[in-house]
Amino acid sequence: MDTGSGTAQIREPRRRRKMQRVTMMDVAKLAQVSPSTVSLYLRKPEAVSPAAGQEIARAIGALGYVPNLVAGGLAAASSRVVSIIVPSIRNAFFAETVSTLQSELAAEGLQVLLGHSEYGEAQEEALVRTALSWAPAAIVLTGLSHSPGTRKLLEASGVPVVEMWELGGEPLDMAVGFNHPQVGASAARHLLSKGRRNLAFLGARMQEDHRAAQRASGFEEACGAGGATACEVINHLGAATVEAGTLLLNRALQQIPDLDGIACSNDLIALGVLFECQRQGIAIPGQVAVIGFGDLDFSASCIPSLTTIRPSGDLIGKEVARLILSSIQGARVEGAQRIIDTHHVLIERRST
Amino acid sequence: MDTGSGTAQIREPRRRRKMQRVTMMDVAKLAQVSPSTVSLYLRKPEAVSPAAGQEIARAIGALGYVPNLVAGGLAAASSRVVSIIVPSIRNAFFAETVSTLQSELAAEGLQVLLGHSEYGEAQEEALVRTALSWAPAAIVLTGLSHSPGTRKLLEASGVPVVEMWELGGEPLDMAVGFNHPQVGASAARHLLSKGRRNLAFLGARMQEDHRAAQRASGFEEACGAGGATACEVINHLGAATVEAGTLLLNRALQQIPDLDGIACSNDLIALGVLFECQRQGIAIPGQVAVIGFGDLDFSASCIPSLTTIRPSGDLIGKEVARLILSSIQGARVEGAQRIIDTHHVLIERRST
DNA sequence: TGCGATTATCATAGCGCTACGATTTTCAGC
DNA sequence: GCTGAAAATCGTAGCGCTATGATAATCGCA
Repeated sequence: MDTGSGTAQIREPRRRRKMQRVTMMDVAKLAQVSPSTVSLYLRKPEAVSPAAGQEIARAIGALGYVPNLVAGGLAAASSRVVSIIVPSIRNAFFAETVSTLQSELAAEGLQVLLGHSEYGEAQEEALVRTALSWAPAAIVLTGLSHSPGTRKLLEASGVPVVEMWELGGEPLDMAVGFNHPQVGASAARHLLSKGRRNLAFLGARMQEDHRAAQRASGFEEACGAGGATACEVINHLGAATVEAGTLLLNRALQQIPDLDGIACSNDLIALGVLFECQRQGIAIPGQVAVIGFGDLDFSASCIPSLTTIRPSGDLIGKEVARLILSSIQGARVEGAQRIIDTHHVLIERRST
Repeated sequence: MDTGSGTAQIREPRRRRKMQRVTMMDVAKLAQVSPSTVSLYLRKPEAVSPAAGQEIARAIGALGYVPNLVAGGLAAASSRVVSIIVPSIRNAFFAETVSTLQSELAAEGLQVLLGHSEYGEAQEEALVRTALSWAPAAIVLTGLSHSPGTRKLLEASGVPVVEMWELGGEPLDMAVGFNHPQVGASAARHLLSKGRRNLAFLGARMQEDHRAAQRASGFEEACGAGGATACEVINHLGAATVEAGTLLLNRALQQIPDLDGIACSNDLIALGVLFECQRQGIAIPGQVAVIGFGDLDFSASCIPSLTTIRPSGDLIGKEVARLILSSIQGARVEGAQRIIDTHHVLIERRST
């Protein structure tokens, strides 16, 4: 009861809502040590005497203490969070990378903050802005193209940045990935080596998916250099799905009379092509050879099994994690070390 | 000047590393208002006079101020973070839910902290422990079964919890999903309605994937009730992949002589069955009817198109987001409102 | 036993922000 | 012009933890 009797106005100390029931202070009291020692024990157990350590461990267990990383992050001026921004987690490529990355980082006690840009630079900038608000230990972006605002924010922040899934330009800081035009070129050369001359590249959402567009242009260039008779790039405005593949095949058949080779920007599209060919009685690889990209789950098992290019999404995840960890604990990653090429692998199967 | 001449030892104020170049204080100074007003403006712009608001906005722009959510979270005793724990983001089901959830939450200024339990309760507990360290606004878990430690942690924390993708038990707090035994039963009844009597349920990783196991047992039960002649549940120890489907089909053919109906715990497995049947010249649905689960990307387009059960992963995401938002801003969600059934839909196509 | 060198522990000042309560300004209504 | 209520603004005490530098305890060796 705060009935201030009389004139003297005794100012009651301000009450603040407690967020944490058990604090480090409570642990320290129970373990009969100072809070500093508890903090030290939590961060470097070997720096605390075994006796004290045991006492602290016991106290933590007894109280059910859960450290408050928010407070820790504020005090230490850097949180144990890594922010990852991908175009879409629905895309199996990125799902694989994010999954691997998350596991690798979790093993080192780092959390993953996830965001989807939906292939939009403005969206990405907004996500980067919020991400920076968390003083993350590192930020992972997809691709090398970002809005000027994004670049400015990141440069000003001084946070380590890894750009993944694309190589070929100058990264903001570090980069892990591979060269997409080269992927397109590999696909074209493979088809040409099989004697195919009337080629098509079937892609989806290439107006937004910069990397798919790069694969297409690498394909076109290699077609020209390799003496293809026809080479069309056909784009589906919607997402890369099996259905998009069936639609794209039909457009390709219309546009290229003697179509005999198809490269797809995604194995899902290639699967759609396979199904549609089966429906129309087009022999694969007899009449048309098909090569995909992604080496997804079904690619080895479909009929015919799909020749494809594997981008190694999990390897990218591993390497990104490695760069992040070394740039957190160690010195800055410099020079050629900053850029890691995970390459691509062409896997030849029955469809070509 | 605080140069204490003579012996008096004036203690220099400790220097601390600055993490933030621009703070709210800097904005306040430039805008000629107090820090409180800036804070207020950032949280409720309408509570600040237009003049002051404009001045503050200008200052923020000029300085490139990025608020520090870590400090904010500490002061406000709750961070704008929602922690999501799924078994695996590689699984298309969860990828869809997480994607939708992330978008919905981002629109309200909430961040997503992601973790993978890999179907392990101990892993999940560790993730929950770290998640709680961030004083999240809410925690989203997959399924209803958790270790006692996880339950205790969550109950003690008082953080809103949503369990998703499973219904049928008592949730810790809130739940969004559907009943898996009913899914299995729907599949069985569908096959029985097509006159099939020698049935198999093909599942993967059911020793860990509790929900797939529930679908299997619902299937078995409905088989019994519906007068099936044979009904085998066959489990593949590895992940649910297309290849698992081919392996499982062969085991089913061995175990059930007159096999004429197959339900799969996942459309990827069903796709493998489709391919393997095609290889072996088994007519679908002529000889064997196949029903899947998931309604994945390819399910409508494959040959024959796949009858399947759609779990509505995006709807789950939307509903989870709704529950979280209302439990953050509003009162506690009570009673029947706490449990949302998103149901399942059987989509009949050519494979049955 | 004494003394410098380690090793273990401690006390305390913030990290940047928000909640709270207080204070100031504005503006009807008379 | 005065008054009271409403609106706008302000001052400041923490939130729980870590970094820092200082102090206390322990050890090796002459």
